[in-house]
Amino acid sequence: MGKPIKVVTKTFKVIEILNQGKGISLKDLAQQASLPKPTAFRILDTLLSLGYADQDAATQQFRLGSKFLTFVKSSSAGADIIALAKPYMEKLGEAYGETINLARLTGDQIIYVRVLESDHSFRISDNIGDRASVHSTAIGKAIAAFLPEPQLKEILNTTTFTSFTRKTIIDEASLRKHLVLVKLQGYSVDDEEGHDGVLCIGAPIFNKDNLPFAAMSISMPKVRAKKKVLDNMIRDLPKVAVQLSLDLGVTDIRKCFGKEPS
Amino acid sequence: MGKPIKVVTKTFKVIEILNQGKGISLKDLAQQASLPKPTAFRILDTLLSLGYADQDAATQQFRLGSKFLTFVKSSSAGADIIALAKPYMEKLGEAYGETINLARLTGDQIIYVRVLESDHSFRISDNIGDRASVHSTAIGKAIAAFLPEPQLKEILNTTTFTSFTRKTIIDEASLRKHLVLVKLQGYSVDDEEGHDGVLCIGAPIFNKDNLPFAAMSISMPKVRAKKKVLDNMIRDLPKVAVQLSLDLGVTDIRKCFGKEPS
DNA sequence: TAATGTCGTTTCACATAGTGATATATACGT
DNA sequence: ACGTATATATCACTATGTGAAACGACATTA
Repeated sequence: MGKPIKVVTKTFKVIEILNQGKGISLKDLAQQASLPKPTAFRILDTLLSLGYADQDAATQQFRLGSKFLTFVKSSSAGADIIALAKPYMEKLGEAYGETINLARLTGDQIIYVRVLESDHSFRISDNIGDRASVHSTAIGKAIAAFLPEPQLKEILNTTTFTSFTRKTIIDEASLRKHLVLVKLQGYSVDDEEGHDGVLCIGAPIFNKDNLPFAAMSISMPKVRAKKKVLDNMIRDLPKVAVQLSLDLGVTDIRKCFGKEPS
Repeated sequence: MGKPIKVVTKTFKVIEILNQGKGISLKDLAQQASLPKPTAFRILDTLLSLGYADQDAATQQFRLGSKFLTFVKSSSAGADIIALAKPYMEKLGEAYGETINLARLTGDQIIYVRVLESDHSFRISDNIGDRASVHSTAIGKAIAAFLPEPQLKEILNTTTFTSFTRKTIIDEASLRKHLVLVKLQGYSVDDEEGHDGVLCIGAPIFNKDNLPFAAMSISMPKVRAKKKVLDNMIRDLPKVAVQLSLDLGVTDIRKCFGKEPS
């Protein structure tokens, strides 16, 4: 790989900082990005002129431009999977009346790309674009369990095992042990590990290279998670995920669940 | 405004081309971007190294990286409005059982940022991230009607009045005439102008500068759009939109609907 | 109101960093 | 094996981005 273009790298650093919050001053931004003020300013100015950043008229603060919304679709198979998953998600939603989530792995994070909300007034619901960590979600664990070792290692190295509840898995060793179980089962369970009172089951979705890159999950208040219902979900959800993987171009699903992807 | 950084401008041109489709070869991309191949390559190479582009191992084609999903939230008040709108959308959804849309104006396009689907099996539904044009949607017309003349002009200049149905407004003069009516009413109606058999009503949402930047709409099959129901919607929807504008920091709502924003 | 501080923004001489015609590598088809 | 399509690599040239310093606008204080 050749040398990356420096300005572009800097530009994305700026964009990532803009993405952290609602607004930031030039001074703070330059500082966080470790860039001289004029350099940061020129980058912002360019983004402004392209519509990828906005400047608040009153406070003069800078923020990401709404033009970034343009990229929601088509982000690398994003469009595909969302469209293909829709009917399955609706079927699951109708069958169980709980919230169905679809999320992708991006770097070391889980990003929700589609959420079908339950119509219960007492329900669990994340929003599209929300981010979550791998170690505390059914989705994350479903994906992680089937990742090739090098990539898993990379993710776990950058993961901070934040504790959200008393049941959150907070060290790598326990997580790895847990992932072995997930791999055996073919689905993952998050039993109040992300939020108290919330139970979630997840199943991995594979791309045509037999690699897990997304997952689907059903989340519900634990009080509604009766054994019988759960058993049915554990039967249906992985089935749906497999079907979706096949739709996405997986030819031999056994390779996905096997020990090592070819 | 100073001179924009050229590489950055080129980079976003490349990104926008990548965003158009599922995958593209270096050759085609360089051609579409009017860039020499090595230049295009270096830009792609940089995006690759940053994770903002992917290259298909088999076909060698390039596409946008999923890392762009990271920017879905926090795109300029995007997060705010979505969170604030949620309860209102749910209330409308419960009240009428039809699909409720929330969309923003970005450039000359409408981008859906949240969709709450009706539970009718016969329903209208766009997806989050979908784009639509101003002239053919209730959302677009609701926003356009309250835009200051210079911005409206700019949008209409770049608009191609694509005809979707026999009722689509296909020239600027008719649209402007129509917008006067919308401004008077305070809400917009799309009567089979985007899709045959689909009726939609929309109301504008203003930001703290009293400018319309988003809108909410209710869409339904025309067969279900009975006069009585419509009358209720036309009463409720603008009320909700006004409330949302106030939540977003508008202090004097009359200024928004007045002749010229101060 | 003058003095001081703190921003965002502009300037400009300098050299680094990006350019792109050309060359090479690699894959595939015949 | 040859031709032809790619995607990559090279490298001399100079256009382009750099950042210290200066500027202007506004706010805060004396």
